[in-house]
Amino acid sequence: MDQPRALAALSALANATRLELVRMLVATGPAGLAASDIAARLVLSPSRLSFHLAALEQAGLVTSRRASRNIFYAADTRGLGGVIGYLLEDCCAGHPEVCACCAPTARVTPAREP
Amino acid sequence: MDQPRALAALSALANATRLELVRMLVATGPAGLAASDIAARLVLSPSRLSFHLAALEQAGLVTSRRASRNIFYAADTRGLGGVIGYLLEDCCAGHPEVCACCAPTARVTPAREP
DNA sequence: TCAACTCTTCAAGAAGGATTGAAATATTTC
DNA sequence: GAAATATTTCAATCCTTCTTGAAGAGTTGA
Repeated sequence: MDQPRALAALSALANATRLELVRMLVATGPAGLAASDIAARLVLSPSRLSFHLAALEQAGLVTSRRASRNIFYAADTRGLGGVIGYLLEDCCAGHPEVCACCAPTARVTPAREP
Repeated sequence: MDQPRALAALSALANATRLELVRMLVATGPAGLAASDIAARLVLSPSRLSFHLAALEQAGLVTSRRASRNIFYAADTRGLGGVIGYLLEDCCAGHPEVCACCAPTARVTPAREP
């Protein structure tokens, strides 16, 4: 996770609709949800939902797959873990007490992608 | 950490200048840096630096204290830990593998403020 | 193939954030 | 008190993002 990607992910998360989308998809798990189900739950117009899902997918935070008529969206655990790792990497650099609240025994330098 | 605060923190972090500011201040530690030193290091105009530091302080990510003529800024470890905890809370809800990359042995539900 | 369903794309307008330079405020030193 | 230093505030401009509604494209079943 480099700075441009972290910035893209943070920008995508810095929106109430998309933050709710990510939370819903993470809670749902790898199976994901059909766009129509998401639209019904969050009361979003199709175009608005598509716009925000595309932003999240572009940022590497969700993945999509078509199944028949429906397109299912799921949280991208690699992207989510990456941006969290980038934040923890910054936070813990020389000052592990910063992130002690949420990761008391985490290693200081998080894993990087290959 | 509630949703509006997390959103404010993520919005503040979703900017290249502010992300660099936070990284610099976290690496510097509790002593912080004078605004003039930060401006010199990142080559920022005084008004631009002040604008971004105010945004970070408003979002609860940095703190400031005056010392003589200088105003020193330091990373707010509570705010940083809070937003990371909010992200991990969402990420780990029922799916601890999501944040395993950065906090392999962290507890699933992070601490909340009193 | 036609019709229904599902989702995306497009264009236009509205709203919020970033940068710049000048002016104002606060603090210390002479 | 006056000058110098350090930082903030303000207004104007530009740029990006968000929302909305209509139109387009892919998929399935009759």
